[in-house]
Amino acid sequence: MNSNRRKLPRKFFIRPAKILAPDLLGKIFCVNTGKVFLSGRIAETESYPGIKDPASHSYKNKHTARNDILYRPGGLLYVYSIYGIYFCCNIVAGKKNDPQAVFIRALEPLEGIDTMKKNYPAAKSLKHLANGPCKWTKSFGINKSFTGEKAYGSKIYVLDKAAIKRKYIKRAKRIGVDYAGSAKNRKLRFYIKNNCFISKA
DNA sequence: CTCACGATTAGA
DNA sequence: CTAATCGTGAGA
Repeated sequence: MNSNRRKLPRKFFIRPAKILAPDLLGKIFCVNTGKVFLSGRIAETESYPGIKDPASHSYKNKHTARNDILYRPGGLLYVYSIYGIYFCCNIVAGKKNDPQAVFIRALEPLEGIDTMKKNYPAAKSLKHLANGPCKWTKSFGINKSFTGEKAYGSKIYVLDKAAIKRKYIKRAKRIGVDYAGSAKNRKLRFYIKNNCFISKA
């Protein structure tokens, strides 16, 4: 089997979010519902390292019905709704009871583009289908019911690809976490340099 | 029960 | 720049 066809195993996700986030760049995120197959190259991620990070939903070990999935071992999806109209999708990172996550902010659409356009008809062009956290979830049909779904299963999985070289990975501050005090300045956002499918600078 | 607000986006 | 729009969590 070609290594480029290899699904990342659960073990891949059982690592700290700040390591997993850059390692996910360039990998292929896939959704296979049986009816449709959608895929995209991960272009931009952020890490939410958990209990010590004011920007994380699990800051100070906050544990509620919504974020319960974060307390399970890595490799599961954590999808939550925001502003009443959008969905944000994370992959749980780290071990059990270490509530970390990697937020997927942008993808480069690869396969199933017709379906994506159907899911998100307002997108102005190809790159607008997936260049933002709540845009790509819309194109891919990801919603809250995907919470708890395995990211190494048959419906959702991530295909391995050669690691992106360090010099092609850009680090930056996370977006939309201005409420997080000094943690807002931590460079926990990662994206592929010169990639035009990332969300706004 | 009430109420304030968000890991965003589209549109003026 | 602001409105949209409701799940969520905190507090009474």
